[in-house]
Order: sequence, then C-alpha cells, then structure tokens
Amino acid sequence: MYDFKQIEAKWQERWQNEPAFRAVDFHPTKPKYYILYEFFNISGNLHMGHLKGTVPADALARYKRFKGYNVLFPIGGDAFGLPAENAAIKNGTDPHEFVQAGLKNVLEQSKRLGLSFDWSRTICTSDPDYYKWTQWIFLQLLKQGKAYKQKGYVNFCENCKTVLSNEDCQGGVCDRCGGEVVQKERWVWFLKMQEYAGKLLENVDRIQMNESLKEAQRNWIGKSEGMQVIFNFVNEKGEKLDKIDIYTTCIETIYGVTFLALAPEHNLVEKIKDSIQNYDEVQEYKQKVSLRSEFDRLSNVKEKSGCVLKGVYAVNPINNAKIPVYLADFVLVDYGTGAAMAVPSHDQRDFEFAKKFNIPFIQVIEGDCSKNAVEKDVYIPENRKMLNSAEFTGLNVLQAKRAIAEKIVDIGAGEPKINYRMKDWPFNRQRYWGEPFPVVFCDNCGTVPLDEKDLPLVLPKIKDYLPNENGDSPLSKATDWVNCKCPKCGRPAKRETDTMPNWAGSSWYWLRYADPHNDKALADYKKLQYWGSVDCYTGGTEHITRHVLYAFFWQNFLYEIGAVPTRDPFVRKMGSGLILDDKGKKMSKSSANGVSPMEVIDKYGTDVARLHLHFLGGYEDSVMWTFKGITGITSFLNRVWDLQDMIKGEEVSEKHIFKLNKLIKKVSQDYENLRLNTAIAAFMSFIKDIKEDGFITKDELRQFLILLNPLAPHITSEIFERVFEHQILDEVWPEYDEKYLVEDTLELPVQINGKLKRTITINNGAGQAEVEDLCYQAGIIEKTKVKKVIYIPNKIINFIVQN
RNA sequence: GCCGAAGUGGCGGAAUUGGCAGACGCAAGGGACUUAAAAUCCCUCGGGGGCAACCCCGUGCCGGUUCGAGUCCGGCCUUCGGCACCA
Repeated sequence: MYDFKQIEAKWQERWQNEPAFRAVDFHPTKPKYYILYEFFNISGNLHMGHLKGTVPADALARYKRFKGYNVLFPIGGDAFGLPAENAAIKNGTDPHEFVQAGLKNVLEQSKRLGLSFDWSRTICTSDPDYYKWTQWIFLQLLKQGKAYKQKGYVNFCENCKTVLSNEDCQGGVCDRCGGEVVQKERWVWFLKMQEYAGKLLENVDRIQMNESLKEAQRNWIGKSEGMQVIFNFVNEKGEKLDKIDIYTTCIETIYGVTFLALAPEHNLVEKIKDSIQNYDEVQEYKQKVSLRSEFDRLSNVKEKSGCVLKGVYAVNPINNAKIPVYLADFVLVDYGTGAAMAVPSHDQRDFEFAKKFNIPFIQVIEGDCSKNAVEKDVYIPENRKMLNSAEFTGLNVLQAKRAIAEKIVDIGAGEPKINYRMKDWPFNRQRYWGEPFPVVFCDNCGTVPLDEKDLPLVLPKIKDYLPNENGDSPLSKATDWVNCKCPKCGRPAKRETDTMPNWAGSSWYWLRYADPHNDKALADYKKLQYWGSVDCYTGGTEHITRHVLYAFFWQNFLYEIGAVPTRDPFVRKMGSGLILDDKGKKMSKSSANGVSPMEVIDKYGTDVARLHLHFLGGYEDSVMWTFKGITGITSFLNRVWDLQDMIKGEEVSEKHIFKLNKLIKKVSQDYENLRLNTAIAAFMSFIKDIKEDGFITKDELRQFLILLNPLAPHITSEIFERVFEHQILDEVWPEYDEKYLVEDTLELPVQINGKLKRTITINNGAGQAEVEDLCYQAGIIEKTKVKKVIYIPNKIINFIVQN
C-alpha cells in the first residue's frame, strides 16, 4: 500500500511551478502542439464532468511532451454571465469578487486533479485586460458593417427581462431560468452571422469531429436550396398594388399554388392597407398572434390560424392565376422572405390550412391527396409524373423541377436562392455582468464607436443589479457612467447600457492564450502564426451549436480582416460524454445526484480517481458513475508501487521484450486517440504478466513508468524519482521496434467449412503448404477430403470439405 | 416527422475494421494463508449436452453477400442524442 496522500500533495506542489509544463513561444527545435480544454465557467466547484473532460486532455499533453513536442495546454475562466450575476442579485455579492474567488477555487481544485496546465497563461474573460480585446473585436465588426442595431422581433425572456439568441432558448424555453420565451420587438444589436453560414459549413467539413456532432451543426445552420419568386399583388379590378418575394424549395409545385401565405408580422400589410377591405379584422388577428408566445405557437403546431386579406389578390407569375392572400401564423417572419406560396396538395401545413379555410386544391404530382398532402420526401425519391402543369404535364418531377426553374428565370420572375435557418446573432443583453459596448449615442452624430485607444471601456461598479421594470439594463441606473461626451463632436452623449452576451468572451479566447499579456493586440500575429490552430479541443458537446459555431464565425471574421493568420480555430474537436448516476440520469446540481471529484480524491487518491473514471468508458461515451470496481484500480496501482521491490537486471529482458514493445505501440495509439480505457486494460495485462514472471528489469521499469505517467502522473513520478534519482519529465517517450511485435511462433486458428476447430502453432510467416501439412499431421483433417483451402498468412486457415 | 449514433455475459465494456467473440475490470462461487477479519494469492465463471476427448447454440429481430459476418448489404424493432410549422 502506498501513501497517496503524501505523494500526491508533494507532486502537486512541485507542478505549480514546473518549467516543463510551460509552453515556449517560437521554440527553436520542438514542433508545437496546442491542446485546449474548454475553460472553466466560473460558477462553483468542479464536478465529475471536469474530471472526465480534463484528464484525457492532460494525458495527451503529458504524452506529447514526452514525444518531444512544445505543448501549449492552458486554462482560464469564463467569468461573465449568470452565476456571478445571480450571486449578486441574491446575496449582494460583488460579481468582481465572486469571480476572483471562484476562479481561484477552480484553479486550486484543478491542481488537485494533477493537471499539467501552463498556469502562467491563465486568463479570465471579465478582466479588463482581456475584455478590452473583446470590445476591440466588436469595434472591428462594427467598422466592417458586421454589427448593426435594428428593431426586430427577438426572443425575450419575461422573467430575466432580456433578449436571448436562438441558441440561448433552444426548445422555446429560456436557458437560464427555464421560463417562457416570447417574441418581442426591440432594439437589438445583431452580428451578421448568417452571412458566414456558408463558411461555417466549410469549417464543419474541415474539422475532425464525430459525425453526429457535425450533423447537429449542419442541422442548426440549416442550409436549403430553392428559388425566390416574385408574386404581384392586385386589387379586385386587377390593378397592380405591389409585389412580394416568396421563397420555395419546391418550384415544381408552382402550378398547384392556390393561395399566398404571409407571416402575420409581414410589413407588406401596412403598405397596401388602403386596398384591404377588412383591415380592422386583419389588425385584430395580428394583435392576437403577437400575444401568443413562441412556446404556444410551437406547441400548437396542428392548430393552424390565419386571416384572409379581402380585396387583395396575388398573381402566380407562371400562369397569371389570381389567388387569395392570407396571413398565417405557420409562416415565420424571419425565415426566407416571410412569405410562402401555398400548395395544399403537396405540403401538409398548406393542406391543413386549406381544409380549414375552404381553399381549393390543385394536384400537380401523382398520388393520393385526399387525406394528406403528397410531399416531396415521397414524390422526389420515386420521381413521379407531373399533372395539371401546362407544358410540363407528363414530365418526371426531377425534369420538371429544372425546366420550371429555367422558365421562372427566363420570364424574369425569380432566381435560385440559398437560405439558412441560422439567423444573425442577437448580441445584446439587458444585464449588468457582461462586457460594455464600446459605443455612445449622440443626438448629433448618431451611434459613435469609441476610439480604440480608449479601450477598455471599464464596467462601472453599481449597487442594484436588477433590470428596470421596462426592461432596461441595470447599467442605465449608473448615470455618471451613462452620460458622457461624444468622441466625435464633444457634445453630451449617452453610452449603450446593454452588455454583450456571455458567449462573447469565449468566442476568441483560444487566441489569447498564444499571447495572454499583450496590450497592443489581441495577440501578437507572429505568435498566433507559431501556435496556429488548436490541434485538439476537448470539452463538452452541449455547446456544439453555439460556442463552437460562434468560434468559427469570429475566427473567420478575424482572419478576413487580417488580425489572425488562420481561418480554422480548431483542427480536431473531441466531445466528452456525460457522467450519469447509477440510474442513467445526468449528474447535475438540480437533481442532487452528483458525486464530487474531490470526495473521490480524498478517499482514494487522484491517480485512482483518474484511472477509475476513464476505465468506465471511452472519452466520447457517456458513463454511469459508480464506486464499484474502484478496488480493481487501487490494487492495480498497488502492484505498480510494488514493482520497486521486483527489480532484477538492467536491460530489457528477452522474456519481456515482445510484451513491452506491444505495450508501447498500444498505449501510444490510445493516447493519440484519447482511448484511455483500453490503454488501462493494456497496462493491467502487462502488470499481470510481470507479476507472474516475478521480476522486472530496471530499464523495463523505466519505460513502463513513462508510459503510465500521462494517466497516473503522481505515483509514476514518485517511483521514478526513488529508483532513478532524477525527474521523469526529463525522459523521452519509449519507441517500439516492429521486429519485436511478432514473435517467432504463433497460434493459428484452423477452420473447417468456416467453423473453428482448433488452433495450431506455426512459424511466423509459414507458407500454405507447410501449414496444410501441419494440419494433416495433427489429424485435424484428412487430405483426401479437402476440396479447397483458404489461407491468410498468420491469420487463419480454412479447409472446405464436401458434406 | 426529419437527421445522427448505438444495441455484445449478471454488470462496465474489448475485438488490430471481414479472420480464435467476450480482452481488461467488477460482481458471484470455490480454495489457500489467518485464532478470526481485512489485505493478498490461486482456480471457475455466455447457454446447453457429455465421465471424457469433444459436440451443439450464441453479438436486438428477419433475410442476403462471403470460404468466413459482432463487423458489409436490404428490411424491421428498441434506446439515446440533435432539430423541428424552415415553405
């Protein structure tokens, strides 16, 4: 039994200032390797998920250092946002102090996990030195026209009194308070993220990542290819009133259009209101819809509502058919053009709407449209025939799709168009604890950006952290701060009182680690060039459709303005699985089923905790936490400890050379792929064999300790120092030799008719004739019965006989 | 509804990507040491049959390809994740 408490404390103390863990800018000989773990959200204590997420990253970092890389493995705190703000509102704690104490706490705890971070590069997003550059990036976005303030319908949480992005209220519920989210028209700072949708998709294609995560991102971006088509509006006499663009991905159904559907919020209604005979009714309907929450609209999908615009008609450009126009709440304002051509026969929503409002049907593609619409997922794969479509009648759908699209373009009625579901990023929050916007509003000059030399614009200290009743940010109460001079004309002006969302600081932080103390730039360009993209980014999967997409967006932008040398922030992203309790439920604070990693460390030691959790399953798999089986790990490490007393001989022995080489190959691959569970199994097998043989040579022990060090750094460092009297960190990674991977003889499985009968011992690389003879001699089969033999050298031999 | 991933012993999970299914560990049973317990060590451990050498069955279900399928193909079932009135 070894005294883990004393040993682990000793090494954790030493590692706080370990030069070997420091990344060196522009290292003259070593190649760089940048491994990043998602920085800590400052909210409380580390949880089991951190142990699962950080240890493989740490193992990879330690492994790569032995392999001769100049490793950058930094850490920091994501400090703006809800936890600090809530503590302020609830207990009156100053968020600055909350964050300082919180960061200190998680860094202390992460030291107890034995992590080999480069502590000298620690950053914190709420430090003015850091958010100066978040503000600087915003200024660049503003200058390049990628940030704009606009009145628009946005998600709004009544409870938190703040605007939310789509990413912040997935499922129609506020991410922060779980409350209902409604659509409100407000002044919103948007970042033009949609403009980058195509580039984001390219980032998704290039990054090395699990396919399901890539699909989640592609779904979120939601690319669709279709056509934008112009429909004219006329009054009852046929006089043209106006025109409108609609968006469709099913141009082949255009002869089946029997009404036009507009989003209730569509501004066309106001433009042609004089021609609408039932304008009062329309207004009433709009009012009713605006009162329905987004949640309500989503949860009543089947219940279509709408309102006809009397006296107004749309004209189908393909055949000049006059069709009625409806406001319909199944049409979304902010997707496509906010207007759709409706084809009841071939779209289920249009079908239901048409039934309800007694709108006629025109079927244009074969199939039974009596009960449900025949939609594209049915008619496209079967390539059905067209009906009722003038000169296109009788064509296959795929031909018609192309031909009709051409005709639309020819008659000048529309053009191909790509649309994305992902919207521009609503970027302001009515909260205190965030980065202030570096802009002022001047009656004379309008919106004026601050001068870059005046950054950072420091967040003032205040006493009351709640937003106003009208939804204004708490900062609006800091009048001394709000009232300022216009940087342009010098007259009185007011600052923006909203702050940036908590995703802002995390959208570029990996760049800052390259040069964390620079006050001339977000990071020195040459250093950014040296460190390049993050080679391996580890962390949770829950931020895959927001943080990672925001990261792609900002890096693309910064690349395009020449601030950074690479377009891709990350080469490879590994998504850590969840920790589940013994019932398979996710561990969380709210369900109080959590086990603290500190608890496990106190009782069993850090090395045991690291090994045990990662023996339960792979990095990307979710695992059920259990104390069961932890004794297996403890006894394994005790056996490792006992190796010190089993040393016999110096060089690698004949007896162990094959096993050792296999172990080197296996664990090297497993560290590269973050497959710690099978690496641990390999170590256990090796130890079992050593135990059986009763000895280990000095050099075997040396190599073994290096191999195990990335996983169990404390115990291996200690044994190494005792036996070899220098630091294990000065060693290099053992190399294996191919010639020691296959022994002279091996067991070959013998099959008859594909069924395993037996195994025989053969010489490595033996030829077919030799192996066949061995089998005949051994009496496994009679030569005369054999019809055919399949022999895969060193793999298998299969005799085919007649029955 | 659409998209993605996965189904292997009592349990967590392995299987060099088409070549000995169940590595490694836990639990369980038996034994050794011990006054006893803990710790440690040894043996057994997918199911069924046989005194035995051995034989039959077995990776969610049904079919197929192949000398050979947990792995590939077609069709189902189940579970988990993501998106969801996106025209």
